[in-house]
Amino acid sequence: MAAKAPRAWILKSEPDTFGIDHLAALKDKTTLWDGVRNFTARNNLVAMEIGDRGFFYHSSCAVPAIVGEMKVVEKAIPDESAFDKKSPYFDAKSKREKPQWFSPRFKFVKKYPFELDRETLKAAGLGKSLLFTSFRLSVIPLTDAEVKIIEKLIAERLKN
DNA sequence: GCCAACGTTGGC
DNA sequence: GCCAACGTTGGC
Repeated sequence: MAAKAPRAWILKSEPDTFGIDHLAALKDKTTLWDGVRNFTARNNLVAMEIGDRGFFYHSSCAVPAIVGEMKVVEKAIPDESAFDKKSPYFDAKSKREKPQWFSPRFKFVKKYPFELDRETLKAAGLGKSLLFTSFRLSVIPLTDAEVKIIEKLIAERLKN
């Protein structure tokens, strides 16, 4: 059997706080995905492997949409912000000896010259995706079929 | 800004 | 270990 292909995820972030432009503007264009405080999302972050694709999704904004792509460049390490009393993400229950929260590192790949909004994603067949059925989940695994749908949308948009 | 959905906490 | 209360997310 061939090596397992990298998998793909959708990662939500608020563009006002940390959007894809923030990531692209960083010198090394990489970031630790920290501050996630939800167990399901955490488990997904921990499951990520180097090379996995991350679709960058802008949430809580005028047009929630997939706006670009990242890739995992480092597996999850303990989330330092949970140890920092001054951080809004501080969590007294996460100890250095026994961390609760983890962050993989992502690198910017590209920003699309278009946005794939919810209406577009749903119309293309992603209505059954966790993006819609578990709408509060901020780190969402994608099936191969779902990735194909997104890739097709991207190819179509690039042609026009 | 509203509020539904739903994950998490805490009392029992 | 149940479940009500609470807090947060995130679309609209």
